[in-house]
Parts: sequence; C-alpha cells; structure tokens
Amino acid sequence: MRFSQYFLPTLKEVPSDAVIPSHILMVRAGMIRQLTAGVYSYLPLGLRVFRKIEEIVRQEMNAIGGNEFLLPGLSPNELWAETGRLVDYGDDMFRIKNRELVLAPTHEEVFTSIAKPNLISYKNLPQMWYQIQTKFRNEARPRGGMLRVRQFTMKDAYSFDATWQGLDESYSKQAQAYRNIFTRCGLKFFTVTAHSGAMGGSESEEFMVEAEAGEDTVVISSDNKYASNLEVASSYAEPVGRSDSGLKLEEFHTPNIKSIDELAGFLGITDKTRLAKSRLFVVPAKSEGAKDGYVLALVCGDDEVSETKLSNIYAAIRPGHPDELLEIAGADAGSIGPVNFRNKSVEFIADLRLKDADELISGACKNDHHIRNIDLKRDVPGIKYEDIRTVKDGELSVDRNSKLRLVKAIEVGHIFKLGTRYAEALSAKYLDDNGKENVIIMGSYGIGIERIAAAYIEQNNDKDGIIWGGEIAPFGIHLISVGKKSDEIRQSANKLYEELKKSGYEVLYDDREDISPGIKFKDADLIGIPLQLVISEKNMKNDEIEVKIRRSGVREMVKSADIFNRLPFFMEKA
RNA sequence: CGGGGUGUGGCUCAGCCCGGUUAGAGCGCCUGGUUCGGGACCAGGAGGCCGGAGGUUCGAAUCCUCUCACCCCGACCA
Repeated sequence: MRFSQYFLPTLKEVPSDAVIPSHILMVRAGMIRQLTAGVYSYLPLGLRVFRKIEEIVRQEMNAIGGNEFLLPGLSPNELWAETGRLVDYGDDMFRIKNRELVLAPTHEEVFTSIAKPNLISYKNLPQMWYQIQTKFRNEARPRGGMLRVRQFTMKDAYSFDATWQGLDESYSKQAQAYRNIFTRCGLKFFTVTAHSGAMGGSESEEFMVEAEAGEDTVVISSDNKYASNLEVASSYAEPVGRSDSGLKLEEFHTPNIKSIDELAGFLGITDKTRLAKSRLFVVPAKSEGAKDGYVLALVCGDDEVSETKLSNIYAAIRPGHPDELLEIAGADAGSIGPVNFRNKSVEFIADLRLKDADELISGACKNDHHIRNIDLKRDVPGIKYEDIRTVKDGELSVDRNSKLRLVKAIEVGHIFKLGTRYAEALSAKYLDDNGKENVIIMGSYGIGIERIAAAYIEQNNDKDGIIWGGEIAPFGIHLISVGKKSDEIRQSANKLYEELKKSGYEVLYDDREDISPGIKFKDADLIGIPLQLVISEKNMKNDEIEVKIRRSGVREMVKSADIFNRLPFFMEKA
C-alpha cells in the first residue's frame, strides 16, 4: 500500500479525550476515531489489525471443528422473554423503540433457537458453533478507549453436547484454542477461575492480560502457580487463635470512635487483628411477603469483607442502609458487634482467621461503646466460619510457597460451562440412544476482538508509539524513501516496493513527496510496523538499504543485492 | 445512577474570576520560495456567529438559569 493513497491520518498531539496508552496510540496512529461515547469508527489501518485478529480466531475455531455462522444483531423481544433475560439484562441491553426488537448483547438465545429444531438426536451432537459478529451493550459508562465500548466485535462460540463429559471435552478444546489464539496474537496472558455466580458448580475461566489500564484486579503468585480474580482469591492468613484467658466481657466508652483505625488509636495499639470488624448485610427476601434475612460478617480489623465471597454463600446480599443498621443492631455502623444484637434473627459469620478466637474487641451495638474480651466460641453461639476476607498485596499463597501480587488486568476472553440453562428455558432437547428425551448441554466462549488489539498495545508500546509483532501487525514492512526527491531514489524505492509485494510481503510504502524525513520516521515509529526499510540518497551511494527493527531500535545496513536473502532473518528478529 | 471536570478554526490550548474595539497562539491547511536522515525555514493567505436555548445588561466567549455532549473517579456490568 502506498502511503500517498492510503487514508492514514496520524496525529502529533495526544487527543484530549484519551487517557490510556492504547486509546491514545490507536487514535494517533490513525486506526480509529470516536463517533460518540463507546462507539468507534474503524479506519483502514485499524480495520487491518482487527481483521488479522479475526482471521487467527477463525483459524483456531475451525481447527477445533467450529462452524462459522453470522447471526443478526436485531433480535425479537419474545425470544429474550423466554429465557427471562428481556428483564434480567436490564438497562445493559439496547432496546428498539419503535419495534419489538432488541440489539443483541450476546447470542445464547438465537443460537439455541437454531439448535432446538435441528439438534434433535444424539447423532446430531456434539456441535461447535461460532460467529465473529458485532455486539451491542448499553454500558453505563464506556471507558478506556476500546476497552469498554457499546459496540464491538466479538467471537462468540457455543458448544452443544449430549453429555457432561462431552461438555468437558468441548470446553477444553476451546481452552486450548484460546491459548493458541492469544499466543499467536503476541499477548502475555494468564487464566483465572472466574467466580461461579448464582448457578454454582459451573466452571468458568477468564483469559487475562496484565495491564495498568485493566478493569479487573487479579491476584497472582510469584511462582505463577496461582491466579485468581481478587473477588474470590484466597491467601494464607494467620489465625488469630485463642488465649483461653477466660476474661469476662467488658463494655467500655469510646466516644466518637467510628473506624477500626480510630479505635486502635484510642486504645494505643497497632495490631488490629483482634479488633473485629463487623459489617451487617441484608439478604433480600426471595419472594413477596417473605422477610429479609440479616448477616453479620466479622473479619479482623486489618482485613476487608469480600462481598463476592459472601454472596457466594448467601446468594444475593447487599450492605445494610444506615437506618437498617440502627434498627437491627441498635447502633450505627461504627459501633456494631456480634454481641447484644437487638434483632435476634441475625446470622453470624466470621472469617477463618477468627476461628474460635477470643479476647476480641468489637462494637457493643450501642453507640460510642465497644466490648472487649469477646470469645466467639463462648459469646456467639451458632457462628459459622468461612473464608470471607479480601486478599491483600504481599500476602503468602495458601500453600505458603510464594508471595501474592495484586495486578490490574484486561479480560480478553471468557469461557463458560453453561450447562442446561438456556436449552432448558427454550426446551432444546434431543433423544438419546434409548429414545429418552434430554436437555442439550451447552458451553459458551467469548473473545473481544478489539480488546485484543487494545490489550496488545497496552503491553507493546514505547514513547514513540506502537510496537507491532506476532501475527497481528497491520503490515510486515514499512518502506520509507527519504531525502531530496530525485528520480533515482523514487525509482529504486518503487522498484523495491514492487519486488517486495511480488515476494508476498505486506508493505506500507511511504512514497509521500515533499514530506520531510523526520515526519516519515516519526510516523513509522508511531504506526509501529515491525520492520522499517529506508532508501535514501546516503544509502544509495553505498548501494545499501537500512533495516531498522522497530522493537529494539537496532539498525543495520544491508547491501541491496542481499536484501531478499536477509529479510526472513530480520522478520524473525522483529 | 452519584461525584468531579471540559466544551472556543481540522488538532492541542489561552482568554472567562474581574463583561467593553476587528476573539488569540502553536500545530495543521492553501500559495510562492528555500530546505531534505528524526515532527525544517521565510513570506503571504484561508478558516471560528466561542456546544445549544433562554435571561441579565447600553454591551456577553466572559455573569445567571436550563439543556446537550464528551472525559475522569465511583456504583453497576462481562
């Protein structure tokens, strides 16, 4: 492609609305332009990258027996009502105003509706279906350039199996395909087990790319054996233990003490482990007329309650409102504790660190008062112990063999054993070899195409621009002609360009005239094509071509006659 | 949805508090010339009813009210 004919608007300055590196660079390198919040136009260079990623994904899907579909974005309300998601998806789904249609945010329903009349015998199974298609999600707050948007390209795949073992196989095929895809895209990634959600038992893994701009916080062990979403991560935590002193409960006055830190300061101590932090949660009633439940969660004063872990134990929970606290506990947030509860139907749960602990200090359920010498075993009958704390940076892994690190990460892929939820709702069933009717067992597997590009750029950039590599570089070679425009330079650059193309290289040829060399070099580094070839007056005198590797910045002079012999070597190194 | 911020030529921004001639700068763009290995130089030029509506005022980019859009933090979400 000749630069002079290519629409490649590069920007010297940082766009005012871009903050993270991938967003800034995608705009500056002329890959994308924003149309409105969370919606981007793909310019020729960006499209080229996205298409390359799609092609890798397509190849790997086909390699595991995937059937490529292309389903519509528009979808009838009726179908979504059948699975309950017309309501459940809430405001995150775009809804058409003048027709009973939605813009599909995902395609379980539509794929299942095709499976239902067609996958009717065990002989039709298993099947692996996928598409690379535009998704619409009405994100409340799009952010981070292409990281969270309202319209994006997703590869979504769905497996249909007759048995749970079959699902396991489909799932692991996808997992392997995902590893191939991200490796080929040049991403440094890892996987974490995602939280199982309300359905429980369903296996689910997220493919994560470490990046400061990421929205997820992930815990990884230094020996790389453990990785988990912070929400559900566990660490080794020293138990508080018992002293068995048998000291009696003792209430004391703590004027205006609201937080654990203030309490520690008031008591003149630094170790907060025995200052039990109490948080009251509401378990909303499941049906009309039923009563809400209440849970008091206790953790050490230097820990935080993980609401995700709690909700995995109690299903839906929410923090109690101030007026609820007062009514149920008889005190405001800073003075609540496990004894003296006004409302007797509260369940108590404490973190494992506090198992059977005594000599604890906590709120007295009376404003401005605390109690010391609380013995959970003696004073809080019926208390449960579970892992409900949030892991902190620098703690030891559960096996105590390595240190844990909290990192920010971008989720680029998610695979999920769906089970029978959608097939059941839409009654997609097949007959087994005994003639018995069974519900089809499904898995779903998603990859965000643009997110891969963004995540790649987050990991591969420097002060000058993007550094492409792997298989997703928009072009393999950036040919630059510099210097005073003479017929000589123009002709030899043109000739090299044609020869490179003939040899199968993808070349961006900066043939612009009356553009100073500096601009060409800056643009080349910004766009970040792995190899730059420079033809100039200076080089031509020695019958040489300069080869620059974008990533390392290394330059080497190569005799014109040798260039085609040496190129594979350079491509390898780039 | 809560909190904060920003809207001024194509881009990045100044001017706004403290209202007062024709609204500025840099970059980019056009013309001519000089340059030609890391975002060149000189000369000339085009381009904006200051997000929108209403109001205050003799007079509004500037003050007030409403509104729209975008960005950031959080909530939510995958």
